[in-house]
Amino acid sequence: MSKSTPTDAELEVLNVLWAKGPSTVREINEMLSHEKEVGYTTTLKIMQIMTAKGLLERDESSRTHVYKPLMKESDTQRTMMDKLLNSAFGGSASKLVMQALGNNKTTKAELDEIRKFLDDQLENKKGDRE
Amino acid sequence: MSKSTPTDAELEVLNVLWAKGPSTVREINEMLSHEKEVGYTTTLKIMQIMTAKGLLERDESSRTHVYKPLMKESDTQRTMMDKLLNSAFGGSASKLVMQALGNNKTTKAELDEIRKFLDDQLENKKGDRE
DNA sequence: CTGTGTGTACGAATAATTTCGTAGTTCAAA
DNA sequence: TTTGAACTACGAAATTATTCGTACACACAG
Repeated sequence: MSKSTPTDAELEVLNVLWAKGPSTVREINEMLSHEKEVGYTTTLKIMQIMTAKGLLERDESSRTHVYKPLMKESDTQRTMMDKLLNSAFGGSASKLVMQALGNNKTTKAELDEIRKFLDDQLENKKGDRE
Repeated sequence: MSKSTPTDAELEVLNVLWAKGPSTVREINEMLSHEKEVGYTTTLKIMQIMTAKGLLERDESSRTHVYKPLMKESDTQRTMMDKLLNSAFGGSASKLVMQALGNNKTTKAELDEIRKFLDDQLENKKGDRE
């Protein structure tokens, strides 16, 4: 069973929900409006569809419904990563990582953080097969 | 001017072209057939559209046209990476990298390779601002 | 010459996504 | 109580992507 990735419009909604926590359609639409023009009913429809798909859950106890995501941000990130990994990088995580860090303007702080993370990974690898 | 990312079907075609070099529709379709069922004219149409979009170039000098990609694999990878980075990781390359390496079964060899790469990156960072 | 195999062109059906108008409900202020 | 603002529901248009059937061109074997 492989997970499905949210569409672009859905991801925009999820990003707001992950950042702000459970929100109403109006709140989401308000945030999205900062980035681009988008009608209220457009956002509403997207969120209704997401609820039907099982991406969101909504609390209907008050007249103004409150939505919250059903998937963790990190799980969604992983799913999307895996898709990119397999569709564009032939499954090679190292190629992907180097592409991500390559000509990008990653800060030294970030690079240090990654190296620390990498050392941990290598540490955990000791005693493993392969 | 921001670059456009190929669709899923287009990416499948590009993957074959990058691996095999300039090819005919039949050759591409043959390769794609190994993975999934796909009609010849479907592949043809996709490649015609890609040519119209400027993703492919074709040599019509022989009756059987020969197609080749107009974008480098690495450029396309970067473009797709950037899109994922901005749409799902808030632009944080380190989050993305750690997600990629996290619970994934990356081999020790790969991790070593990445660390080497990382050290180079840090080396080049010396004397830079930030 | 004629049929068969291999090609391309093109239109159209289908599907998925995104966008938004309209209708109807509810609540509360005037 | 009437009115208007804020909501939800729903249908449908617009867009993009995917898939494939059909038509027609060309080459070459028989």
